[in-house]
Amino acid sequence: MYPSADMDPEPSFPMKVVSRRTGLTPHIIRVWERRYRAVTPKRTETNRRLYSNEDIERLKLLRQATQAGHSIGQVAQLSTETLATLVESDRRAEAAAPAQGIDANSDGDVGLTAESLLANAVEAVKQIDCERLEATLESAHVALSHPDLIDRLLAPLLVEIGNLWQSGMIKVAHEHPASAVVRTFLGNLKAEMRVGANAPLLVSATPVGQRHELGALMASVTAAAMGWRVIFLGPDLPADEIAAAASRKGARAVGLSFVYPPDDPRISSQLRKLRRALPPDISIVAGGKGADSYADTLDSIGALRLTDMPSFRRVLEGLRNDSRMPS
Amino acid sequence: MYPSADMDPEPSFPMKVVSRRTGLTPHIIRVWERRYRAVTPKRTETNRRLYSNEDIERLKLLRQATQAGHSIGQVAQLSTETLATLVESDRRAEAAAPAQGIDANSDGDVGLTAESLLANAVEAVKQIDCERLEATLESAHVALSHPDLIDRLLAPLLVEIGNLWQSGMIKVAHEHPASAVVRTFLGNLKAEMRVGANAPLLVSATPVGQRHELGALMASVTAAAMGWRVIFLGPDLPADEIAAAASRKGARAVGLSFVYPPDDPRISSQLRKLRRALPPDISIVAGGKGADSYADTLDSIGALRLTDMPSFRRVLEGLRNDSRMPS
DNA sequence: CAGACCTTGTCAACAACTTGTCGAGAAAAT
DNA sequence: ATTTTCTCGACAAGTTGTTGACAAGGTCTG
Repeated sequence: MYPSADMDPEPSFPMKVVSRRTGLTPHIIRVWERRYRAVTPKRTETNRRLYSNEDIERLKLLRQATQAGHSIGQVAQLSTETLATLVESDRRAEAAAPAQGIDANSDGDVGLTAESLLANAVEAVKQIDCERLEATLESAHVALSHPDLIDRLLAPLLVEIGNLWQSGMIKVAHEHPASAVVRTFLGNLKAEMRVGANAPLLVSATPVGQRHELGALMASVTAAAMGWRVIFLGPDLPADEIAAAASRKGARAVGLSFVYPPDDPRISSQLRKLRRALPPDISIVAGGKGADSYADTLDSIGALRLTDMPSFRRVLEGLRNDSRMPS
Repeated sequence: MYPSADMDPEPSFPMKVVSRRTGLTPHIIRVWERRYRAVTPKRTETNRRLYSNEDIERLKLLRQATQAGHSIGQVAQLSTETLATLVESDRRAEAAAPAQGIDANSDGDVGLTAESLLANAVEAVKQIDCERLEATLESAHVALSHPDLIDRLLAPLLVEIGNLWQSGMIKVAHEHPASAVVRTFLGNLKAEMRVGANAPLLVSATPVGQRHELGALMASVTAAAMGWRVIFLGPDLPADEIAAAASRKGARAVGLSFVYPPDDPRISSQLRKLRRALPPDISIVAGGKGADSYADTLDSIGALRLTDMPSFRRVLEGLRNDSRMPS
């Protein structure tokens, strides 16, 4: 679907960016190229490597495949498409033992836009039809790219559920099972990408009073997809515990999600306490629909405040190499 | 583009992965191959074994068969289909004759008894080591039978976490991520078993104030394993919503889980309201550590009160066929 | 019943292969 | 001037393979 070679100069990236985006060290990337021809990037006139988006995607897949236990030598030569299905089927096999061979749709992007999937999911929520919701998410998982899955299906779905609930269209009995399904789905998504022990660590949680955990979980998944190690502490956590976990585990950043309520008086002091208790080289990142309500305090403690997932991704990229410990 | 040797994404796995997925040591796997040709994996040019998904499935079956008491020499040569039916019938026989002299905890698997797995899991919780906890649960999933997995690992684990928390040995920052992992794991377990649309339906939830959902989820999984359809409504739900969901969906029973707090004054009226709002042919089943505290009310509304998982299974068995309340 | 088999899981030893990591020196970029 | 990137070579740790042996338990035979 690309307007091949028109005004669009196929973007290409230098090693540093590729390393960040894939979560692989430059060394690994070169070695994989040298030994297995995992990718064959273009070069500048001066012999620098220039990677395309496809190369990066491929490297990400290779990373996931190796994390899943395949030896790099075995998978390095597979086509990108094959790799994708391999990683996908791995995930399935890992999560649940049986149910193989079906696979079914090898194509059929038709009717599987983010919008239609979203509509379908919302309908399933209204019906309390968990299986349908599961099935919808599952097909979305294969049909949509990872960022799209988060940004254009899951996040809007949760927002929509919130709206429906506030307007009284659905009750808690609709919302809870839906959350349960989304919860499991996100948990799998997160487990799907294992990363090396040397990756930077994000500790993700929700402050006291904030009982909606799904936003923080989505952030966790996003970070994991970008090659971060993530510890998801869960919802409704006091500042000192977040701080303790983060420093003990050597986190590079703490992620906080705010949804509801937007006016909890405890948050302000909690945030200040968190900043005090945390080593200064650990950044605090805040997001979620309710984050704006606490903007003043967040700014005053120097937290990074984000309004959408793309900017969250950018921030993660930036944080990745900052404050690297000289080991 | 890339040398896609095969359009067929037939995945193949090295020894390490096979060992992890089957729960067998590499030694065993090789010996079974050498002595009985249990499987004949492909090889790389350098003579490494490469196992297909079918091989892995077969090895799993072999392991289950040997654990059920068959000698490996007897079953190693059977076709995979035969093996599957064999294992299946074994399982059925075992389920029909529960708690017999077999006992002596299913031996085998050094280091993979329910006890050692439990210890391992508890340690992982203390360390906030989510990946270790995941790995432990995963190996438990292959090593333990389904009831054992629930009754002897997950349930004790949650109880133990509760105890540790009450005694101050661990904080919420330990407990929450652990719950998240268990939560995802249970969600998968539940999704693993789909049953026909004609199966009896259990609506499972937690009453107002009861925010621990994991007990209810375990019950859901157990019911699903016994062939029930299950709608897991989630925690902290008002009676009228539970009733609405249950009657609308045509449930045969409503499952309630009580953990904490044990003295919520709202529960009593909630329960009575639930019983009133529910058609009389829908049974109410209550369980969990905190259920005893509400014994009076529960008994007064004719709810079945359970203290352990085995009796829950028996009750489910009884409810499956007759929807009439005997009491 | 004892002793001679099987059966089966486990180990050790050693070689070969795989794979991540490092460093040195040079060229290019900032 | 400093940082980034490149190539090439080398190393170490971990995995896997084969062979052969051994112990514990069950089975068969005299």
